[in-house]
Formats: sequence, C-alpha cells, structure tokens
Amino acid sequence: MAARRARTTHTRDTTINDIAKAAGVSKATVSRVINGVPTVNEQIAQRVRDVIDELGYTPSQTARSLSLGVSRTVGVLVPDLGNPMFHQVLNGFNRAAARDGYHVVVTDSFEDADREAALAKDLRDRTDAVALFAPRMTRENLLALLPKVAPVAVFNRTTGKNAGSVLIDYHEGILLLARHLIDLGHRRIAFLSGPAYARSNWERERGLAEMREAVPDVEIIDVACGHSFEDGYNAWPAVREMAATAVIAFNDVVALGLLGRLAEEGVSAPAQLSVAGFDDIPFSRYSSPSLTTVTSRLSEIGTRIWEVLRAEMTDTPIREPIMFSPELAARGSTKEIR
Amino acid sequence: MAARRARTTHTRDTTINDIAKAAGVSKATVSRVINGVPTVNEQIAQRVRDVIDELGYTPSQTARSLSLGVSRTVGVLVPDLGNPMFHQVLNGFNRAAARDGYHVVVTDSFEDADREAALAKDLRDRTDAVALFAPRMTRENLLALLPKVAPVAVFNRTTGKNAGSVLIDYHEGILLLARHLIDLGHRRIAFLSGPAYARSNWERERGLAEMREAVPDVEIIDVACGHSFEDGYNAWPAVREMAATAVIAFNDVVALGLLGRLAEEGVSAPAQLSVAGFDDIPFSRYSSPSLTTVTSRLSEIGTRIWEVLRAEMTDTPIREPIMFSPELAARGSTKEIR
DNA sequence: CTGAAAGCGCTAACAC
DNA sequence: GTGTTAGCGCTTTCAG
Repeated sequence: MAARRARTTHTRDTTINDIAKAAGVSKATVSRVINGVPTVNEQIAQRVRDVIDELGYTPSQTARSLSLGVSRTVGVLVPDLGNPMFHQVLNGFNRAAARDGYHVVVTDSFEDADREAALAKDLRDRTDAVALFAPRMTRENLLALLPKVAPVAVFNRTTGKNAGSVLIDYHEGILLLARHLIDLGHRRIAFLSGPAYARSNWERERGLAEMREAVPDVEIIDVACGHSFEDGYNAWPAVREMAATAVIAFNDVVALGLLGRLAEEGVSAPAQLSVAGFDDIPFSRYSSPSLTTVTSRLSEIGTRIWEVLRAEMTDTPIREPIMFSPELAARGSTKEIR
Repeated sequence: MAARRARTTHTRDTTINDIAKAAGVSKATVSRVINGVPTVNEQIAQRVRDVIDELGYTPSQTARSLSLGVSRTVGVLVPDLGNPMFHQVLNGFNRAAARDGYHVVVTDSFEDADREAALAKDLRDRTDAVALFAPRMTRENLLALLPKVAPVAVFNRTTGKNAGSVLIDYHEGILLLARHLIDLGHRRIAFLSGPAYARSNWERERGLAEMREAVPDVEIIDVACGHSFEDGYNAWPAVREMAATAVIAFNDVVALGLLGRLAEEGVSAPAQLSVAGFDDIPFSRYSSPSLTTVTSRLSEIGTRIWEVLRAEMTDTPIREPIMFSPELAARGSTKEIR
C-alpha cells in the first residue's frame, strides 16, 4: 500500500488534476491546452478551456517554475524605494523586462547593508536572475555574493568583471558641478557628503579631491550629511557656520531638504547661497528655485541594466562596465557670486 | 529501465541531493539540518553544514514552496511606484511583514488598470497572499478578482466585505482642506481633479459637492488635471483663467508641480494664490513655500494593511473596513485672502 | 536518529 | 492526437 500523503493541508483549491478529471482528459492534455500546444483537438481544447473558466483555475506558478526550471521572473534589490532616483531606473528596467516577457519583483533592503546578501539570495532562489541596485555592502561581501546569485547584474557598483555592471560616472558628474560653481565665481564651497558606505559618495569625494589640487584657491569643505531630506534640512547650521557661498549636496533629495530649510530661515537661494544637487529627480525641475543638478538618462540606464542582466542569462555576458556620463543641468538654484 | 529525464537543462547547480551524497547521508537528513530539526546527531549535522558551506548551497525556494504549500512571501501590487505616498505605506507594510517573518515582493502596474488583474493573479500564484494598493480597475472587475486572489487585502478601495480593506477618508480630508480655505476667506477655489478612475478622486469630488451645497456663496470649480508633477505644472493656465484665489490639488505631487510653475511665472504663493495638496509626502514639508496638505499616518496604515492581510490568511478575517481620518497640516502655502 | 519513498502541481518525453 | 509516467527539488510520514 502506498504511503499516506506527506502533509495534511491542501494548498490549492483546484489543480490541473481537477481540470483533467472534470474535462475527462489527462493532465498532459490540460497542460497542452494551457500552453497553447497546437496539436490538440479543438473540440477537446474548448472543453478544457470551458472547465478552466468555470472552475476559475490558474496554474501554480511555483509548480510550473519548478518543472520548467525557470520562472521568467527576475528580482531587483533596491536600497531605498523611497528615493525617486531608483524609480526612474526601475521604470526603465521594468519596461524593458516586460517587453521580453519577464516579470519583475522588487524588494527593499532599507539601506541595511547587513541584510542585503540574505535578501538577494532569497530573491534569487525564487527568480531566474537578480539585479542589485547600488548595493551598500562592502566590496568584499559583494564579490563573495556575486557567484552565489548569478546570473546577476549590478547597478552603480564595480564588480571587477565578476558580473555585468552599469554605472553612473559620479566622478565626472561632481566635476561638472564643481566647475560650474567655480565658473560662477564661488571660492568657498560646501559639499554635503552622503553615506560613507556608498560608492556614489566615494566617487564624488575623489572628484572633489582632484579639484582641490587643480584649483588650490578654492576651498571645498566636506560636511558630513546623509542621503535624506532631513539630512539636508539639518545641514544648514553647519553650512552657515563655514560661510560657504555655494553648496553641492550629495543628491537632489538632500539639496531639496536644504532648500526647504533656507526658505524657512529667510535665506534666499541662489542670491545668498547657491545650491546644487545630483540625480535630477523629477521634483528638482519644479522646486523653487529650480534645482541645478546633474542629469543622467535614468530610464535608459534601467533599460541597459536589463540588457546586461539578459546577457548574463545567456552564455555571452557583457562584463565590460557600462558607464553613463551625466550632464550638467544648470537651473535656478545656482548663480554668479556678486 | 526508467524513462529518461524529462528535460535537458539542469536548473540548479547544487541540490539537496548533491549535499546528501557529499555528506554521505540521505536528503531527509539534509532537510532536517536545514530546517533545524533538533533530533539530528550533532556530528552528522555539523558535517552536513560543512558540506553546505563548502558547496555554497541554498535550497530552492520554489521547490520548498511547492512542497510546503506556502512561501511565506506576499505580493503587493502598486499602481505607481513613483508616488512617494505609496512608499510610506509600503514601508510600514514591509516592516510589519518582516516582523512576522514574511518577505514581500512588489510589482508596479504603471497605472494600467487593464493589466492589474493579470499582474495580481500572477503575483498571487507565486505568493501566499496579495495586497492591492489603490487598484485602478472598475469595481466590477475588482469584485470579480478578489475571490481569485484571496487571501487579499485592499488599500483605498472598498470591497463590500469581500476582502479586508483599509482606507483613507478622502471625503473627510477634502472637507478639512475646503473649510480651511473658506475660513481663510477664499470664495473662489479651484480643484485640480485627479484621474477619473480613482476612488481617491471620487471621494474628493463627493466632499466638494457637499461643500458647494452647504456654502452656496463659495465657488469650487473643477479643473481636470491628473496625478503627476507635469499635470500640476500644466494646470496653471486654466487656474489663472478662472481667477481662483486658492487651489486644492488632487495630491501633493500635483500641488508641487503647480508651485514650481508659479515660481517660474513669478506668481507668489501664497500671497497671490493659496495652494493646498493632499497626502503629506515628505517633500511637501520642505517645499518653498511649505505645502498645506492633509496628513495621514501612512506608515501606520501600512502596518494595518499587513494586519488585515495576515488576518485574511487565517480563518478570522477582518472584513470591517478600516478607515483612517486625515488631519489638516496647515503650512506656508495657504494664507488669508487680503 | 536515520533512510526510503510519496507527494506538492506541473511539463515533456515516449508510446500507442 | 492523447495518455502514461518520470522528474523538477524539496518536506514529511512511516518503518526500522
């Protein structure tokens, strides 16, 4: 006698077996109908479809994935779903993936570098591939993780060709901004730095360091800040204290936070203080004053990430890092020094 | 002789079988070790763990889910990941779910009402339950979908007790805003309406209609607008034309777009025009002027949605709609009429 | 305490 | 054209 069922609770209401039974065919036939295999008698196919409708059956994607070995789903791990910058990228990624018939599921790591590896693996264990957006973990951890979650593409971190990668050239971007401000006559510039663990911050710092060397008569002062509105808002006292005439914020979100504070304090921007951001999120175009920032084609970047990930899924990965150079978007928040 | 394998490509690199073989035990034992069943000889358990580490094995969540019948994962369908309002809610939801040991995957419907049902079903077919955030589909379609994706909880749409639901009281919120403006002396108010398919818009319209009856001497004029920055930005000509002294935007994003335009046009807010939003997204606190809006405890709402969904997964669902009343956040963008 | 084997729901040989 | 059956990778009963 066969052993009893291994579990007590049924998961699914109706399964392919129920359909088969109800339609008086085998489950192979039901499967064929579902998957549109053309060699099925139209009469029977119709009957099966009717039964499916009637019973409101949808195939278990889990079972399907297990059997097929693929799910046509990819995962994206994002450090902060609250940052509009990632949306733009995600949007491009999503659309490109959808065009290729893939679903995308995203999970937020809430900037918690320690949870990233586990989240990525879990994500990968239920999808065909993962894209890591701006992972916060150390390089060492990242390199260790990569092989475990392959196929994998990473955005905004270098991978030493252990995975496909697409990056924004932050180094170039910050230089654009610094030159812009210097050209406007500023000689004392504050940099509201971002999280120490972010590559996007290191690269900016590196650019600034070069600038200091190249133009010794301008002072570029680091102010530890962060990545959020609040961080920008709270940075004001430090900025005032150092009597800078211009500030480069870690990103637009921070810049907007500072701008809000300035308005409250009655400090007029850009008349009394020029402010620049980074990323060109949608809000910055419409802020008051509109925000000078550097802009990348975020949505296109998302598309490229998808392409890179897609390539990782084949046997011809694109391992050469793809670098996007930002452009200066000079707007109302920066101005010549009188 | 047994039939050949049904497929040609292997999916997984290492499976539980490989571990079992390498450790010289049965896969049942490996499974026990993985799941921390205490009745395993510590010696053996350790050996298995070593092998797992060495081979870098992680169990297939797909297979696990299929076997277990549950995945401890829930899906969230969001109409627009670009709207910061949803983030706040998502954030609360995520944290609450994580506390209960659940993963959450989110997918964006890009405001496409027609794709929602399919996306929701697909999501549901790979998770244990789904939360529908502000679905855009018709009520009829929603009611038809609900049973197909149960357990399900819905945010910001009524479900006629066919599913758990939590809602923001938009009707009350808009009244708060209208009264605020009327108290400030405004008698000609423009309402930048949102998408016709959104309940959040109907409810606002309903409140406004009541207001018109109650206070006949004030004019509240509808201006078809939308839900995005651009929509707000582009609404200016229409608003100017009707010579309103105050405007209530569909939401903060729209209000911020309008504010940006006003700055460009040299129209000072609130001196020449009072502007109010809805939702209290983080940006609105720091805009210039800071935005008058109505605020709900978005993150707490997320938590409640989780609780409702959790209850749906048990046999004691919470079908009574949970209504959150917003509060007025009067800030700089609205002002007494001179 | 451990192993053998059935079964989760589906797909795809293979045989008829 | 359709049914039978093995197998995807895991969990869990049941026997030993």
